[in-house]
Amino acid sequence: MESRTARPPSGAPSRFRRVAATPAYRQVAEAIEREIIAGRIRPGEPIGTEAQLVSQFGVNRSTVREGIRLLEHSGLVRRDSSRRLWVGLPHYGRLALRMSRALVLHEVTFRELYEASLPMQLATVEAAVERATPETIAQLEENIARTERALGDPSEVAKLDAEFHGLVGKASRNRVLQLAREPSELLVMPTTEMILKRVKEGAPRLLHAHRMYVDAIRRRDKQAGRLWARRHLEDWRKGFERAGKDLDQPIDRIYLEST
Amino acid sequence: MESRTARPPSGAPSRFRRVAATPAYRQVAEAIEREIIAGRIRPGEPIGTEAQLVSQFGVNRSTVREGIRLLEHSGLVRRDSSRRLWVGLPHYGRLALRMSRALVLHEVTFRELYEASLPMQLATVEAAVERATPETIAQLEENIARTERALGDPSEVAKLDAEFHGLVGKASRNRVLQLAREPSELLVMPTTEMILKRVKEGAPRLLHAHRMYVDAIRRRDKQAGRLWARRHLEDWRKGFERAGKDLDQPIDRIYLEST
DNA sequence: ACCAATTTGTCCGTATGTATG
DNA sequence: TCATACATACGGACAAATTGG
Repeated sequence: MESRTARPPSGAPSRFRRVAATPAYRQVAEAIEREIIAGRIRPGEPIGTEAQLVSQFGVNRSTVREGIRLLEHSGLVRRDSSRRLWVGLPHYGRLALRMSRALVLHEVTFRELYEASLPMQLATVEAAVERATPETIAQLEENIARTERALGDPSEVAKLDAEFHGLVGKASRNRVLQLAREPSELLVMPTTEMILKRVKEGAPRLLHAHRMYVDAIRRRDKQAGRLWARRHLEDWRKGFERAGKDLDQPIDRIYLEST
Repeated sequence: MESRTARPPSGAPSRFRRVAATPAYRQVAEAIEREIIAGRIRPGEPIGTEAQLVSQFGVNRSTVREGIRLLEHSGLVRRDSSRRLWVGLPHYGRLALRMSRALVLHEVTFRELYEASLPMQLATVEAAVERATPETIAQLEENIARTERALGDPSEVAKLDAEFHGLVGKASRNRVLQLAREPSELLVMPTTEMILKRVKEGAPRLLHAHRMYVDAIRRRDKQAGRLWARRHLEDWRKGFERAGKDLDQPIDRIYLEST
């Protein structure tokens, strides 16, 4: 790589802005990224071995590796069992996790979380009512059955609640909506567990809301779907306040340590 | 780092599940990440030099560097002008860009984009109506003034449109909502430019909608805000179809090459 | 404004374990 | 089974940039 910065002679007036020297490892990453984004290399195709990249870019192995790591981290490049390099499809889950972490670090409040979740849940359930297939409805019912059996176990119910909303998201068949909703869901889930531990009637109410949810989806009743999505989330908020918490507090970062 | 995999002797019955060997560079990254997520190192604090990390983790410098790169990539660690390492706050913009790229690679359709954008726009404008300050209203008006002067220049109007919605997002004072909305916005923007180039009445209609938007915000009129947000986005959809495009097509990846 | 110490960016070479044919 | 290719990790090195006298 030819580019390094050149410092202007100390005495001379600074006539030029300093050249933005992109480090070699970043040039490597960006070059490969461009090929993928532009679609010239497609997901599932091989990138080549490290040695090949070394000779193509004319840099050292260490430099190539630093660049590759960036792409692996964002999911654009994957390694299979043999550690060979392939173009990958970044998976939502990882991105959503990172977003939720960013939200926690920025100390967003539970009120922001609640306010943003409501419209996204409503939109999701509407789409799910429109497009749910028998298979996903069956999965939802199976989730409800498991929730019934787990009613006494708050953390299990919270996990099943998250799974439930994931299934509704899948039923919505709208990936943009899913990706927008998922980070919030990741933050709501641990709070749900806390609420269920402190508010006894929480779990049965949650189960009932889920039942009505699925019923609305099965009957393709958008209004009922919206109604129960709203009630379900309102229950969450009420339970939150009943548990003695303040909506305007930042989300505790403790909730993310587990992941 | 002590952990490597150990292959069981070929003849022996496989009594144990294979150990998941986390590579050293990843262990380094995860260790530092945990400290930051848990809040034991706070944004703005120094991480230490590479040499220090080498001695603390007991690994080679190349290994440390590969690990650090991951954290730099996700924004958890920053380097200042002197390239020293600091804890950083991941900025939304980068995350949003990654998400929009992921959406394009997954070939989501314009219909998904439209359907997801609507409720988020509505929620955003509602919150903005509630909480906009005189300063952000002034910025919105200034944006409108610039849009008036740029009416003949589609790409400039599209840019100002994106800025406008960014300002509305800021006015909403809900960062969860903003982060959820931004990836979609990044995908809508280039499409807006395409539409404005092909549909002549697009720019004046856009400007008018913005005017009514701000008027609603100034009058704290939630209903009007929702109405014009809906019309504005519907204009986008109609313009899209008027331009001869199909809503059910995947988003062209061409739109992301520029970034 | 100069100098010395630190630190980063990059490179070279090597040893070892693993996967593939 | 064995040989080969390859990724992981290590140690050492040097030039350029930055820092702090």
